[in-house]
Amino acid sequence: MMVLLALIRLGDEAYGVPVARELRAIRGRDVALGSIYAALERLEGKGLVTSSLGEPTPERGGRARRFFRVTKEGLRQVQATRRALMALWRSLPEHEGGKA
Amino acid sequence: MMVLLALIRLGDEAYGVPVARELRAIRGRDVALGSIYAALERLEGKGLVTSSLGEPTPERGGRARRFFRVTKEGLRQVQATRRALMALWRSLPEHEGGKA
DNA sequence: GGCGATTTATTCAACAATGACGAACAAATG
DNA sequence: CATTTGTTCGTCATTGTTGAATAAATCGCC
Repeated sequence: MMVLLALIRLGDEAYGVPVARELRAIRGRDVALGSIYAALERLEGKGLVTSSLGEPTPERGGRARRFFRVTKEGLRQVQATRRALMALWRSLPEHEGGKA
Repeated sequence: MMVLLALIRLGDEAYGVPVARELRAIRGRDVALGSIYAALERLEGKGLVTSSLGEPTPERGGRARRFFRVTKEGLRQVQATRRALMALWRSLPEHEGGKA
């Protein structure tokens, strides 16, 4: 779920490394790159994302990147899950911010 | 995640069967009771929920129920995940006809 | 200008955790 | 003792997670 959302956010800069960075930032804890690629692999297998190899960039270590894009079906499923979660946490005693 | 949210929603009527019903309703597909109990078991192992055995009810087949309650830590984690997801799908190209 | 060190990026192999199910078991009432 | 409500068990598939291996590019430098 979060990987799919990260891909959407990243748009056409969506490849392994930035996805990891994105998740690390938002979840506040580290995530190995291997995890990301494994997830992407499986998502592609299910047809929720597609991938295409880009061209190398003229930077030190700038080898070719594999870009990912969420498919129509992928977006559909993200939205379905989003709706389900929304419905469930409507009654959540949220905004715990200052108190506990 | 969804099991935790269902427990919160159900309040003091939170035991296996209603949780399954809740999820079935919101996700639109069936879920085996065994799955629910397995999840509850694991959540309790992690200290995210506690359980207590209730008294039998005077109905046909009204055997004792095992009630579950989300712990402080459980609530904390639910909210953390909620925040992370919220942050991620801020840029989601949704809102296209809320007709579902 | 060639060659190894360095950097960015992806792939691989393995294992732990979670999701899911059907069947077995338990305890109540009729 | 048949039926009903509820929980537990055994098992397998899927997903999460990691560390190490591999790949492909540039840089320094002689």
